[in-house]
Amino acid sequence: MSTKNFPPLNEQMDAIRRGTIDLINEEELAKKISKGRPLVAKLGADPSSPDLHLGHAVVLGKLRTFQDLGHEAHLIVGDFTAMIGDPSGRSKTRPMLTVEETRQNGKTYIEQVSKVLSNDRLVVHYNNDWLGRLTFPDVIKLAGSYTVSQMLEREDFHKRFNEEQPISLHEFLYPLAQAMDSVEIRSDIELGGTDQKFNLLVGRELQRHFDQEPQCILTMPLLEGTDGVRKMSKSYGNSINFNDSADEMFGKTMSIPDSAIYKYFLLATKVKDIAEIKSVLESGEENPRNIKVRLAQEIIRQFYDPSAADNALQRFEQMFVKKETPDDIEVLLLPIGSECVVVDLMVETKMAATKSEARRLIQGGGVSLNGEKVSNERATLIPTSAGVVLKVGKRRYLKVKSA
RNA sequence: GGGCAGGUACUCAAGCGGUCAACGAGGGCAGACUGUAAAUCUGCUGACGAAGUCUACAAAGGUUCGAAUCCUUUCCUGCCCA
Repeated sequence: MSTKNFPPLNEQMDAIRRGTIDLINEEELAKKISKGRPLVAKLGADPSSPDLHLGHAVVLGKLRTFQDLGHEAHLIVGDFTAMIGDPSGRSKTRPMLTVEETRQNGKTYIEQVSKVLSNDRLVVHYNNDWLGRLTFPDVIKLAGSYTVSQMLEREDFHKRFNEEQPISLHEFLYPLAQAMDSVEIRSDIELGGTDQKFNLLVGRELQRHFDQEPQCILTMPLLEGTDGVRKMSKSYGNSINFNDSADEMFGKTMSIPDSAIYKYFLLATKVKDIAEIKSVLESGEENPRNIKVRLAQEIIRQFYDPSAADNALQRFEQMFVKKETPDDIEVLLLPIGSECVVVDLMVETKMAATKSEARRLIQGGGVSLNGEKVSNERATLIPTSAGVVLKVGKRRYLKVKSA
């Protein structure tokens, strides 16, 4: 077992180092690798938001690298810690979840993770298994291993403290709980986003505290969301999700600002010629749109088969460049001779949340019937056998046919 | 336990007795433009309606012709003192 063949040390180090922000520290890691046994590479999964997105793919991809090098990927589903809610980078206390909710989320999490990780050398843990067993005296002892000012070293806590924002006591426990995970699985290296640096370092401390060899830590840059500014997050509504359709992935990728293109290539794809892409972008000799098209396709290829990427491009061209009506619109059948008010129809079919919103859309010129702008809020629609195409905004279509 | 400062729409943040469905910014949506669902510019952003009406400014009461604005109590947050 331990005689397993690993790639040469420097090759491993290069692969591990690529794209990282912090790697603490390299000598320690080299030493661990040199022992010739598979490393325990740890990644914590936060099941409080069950939908994975491209931001997660950055660090998951790195974990995959460890698998490919012959090491073990240990995924810790934080079903216990999700009850606390990681305060990292937050300016507010997060809502706490119940165990049931987090278990459920954990399941869907694993399904999605398998799109990036290999099933070989993958170990999945649920940290409620050990953290849930701690007694109150255990917790007090644990809390005693760290001080308030150590906690306040962390930037986000520090900031909230200075800005007189609330910090709940349990939030201090989060880094310690995560650190306990490292102790429990005897982690050799823990991966995370840069926002996790503090938590990862606490793991190191705590392992020392328990007389274990401290883990190395590796952080990856955070990927900005499609707005190009805030970090990608479901709750900001700027994420490209694992479960998005190829078309959605395409469209969302096209909506990132041009300035974010390079970073997306670097972190969200595995393309080799990133240096070239960078120089092309900087020279401005190519319309950024075209580079973005390639990016979108590269991203889609990681989740769907290659033809999906081409199809998505085609549909995008049709819909937005040529402004044609797509051919596969949802059809709504209504009885012959029925006449319905457009505003009501929009609400019923969820094309608008409320009647007021529907009216606003009409006033703003965002609604059309068979290509003709609707100008009257009280416009009605009579379904025909050929179908009337109702368009709301740029990409919401509905065909209304008489039954 | 005492003192002080706060709680306003998705977020931040004005308003401090009528002209407030509530300035401004961000976000979101839409329109124009464009070889981009980039950038830029413009409009909209409580609900229902024809005008207009109703529900909203932590919660509950109260003062007033009239309250987000004043008073009382309650809940929540921060700071200082103990």
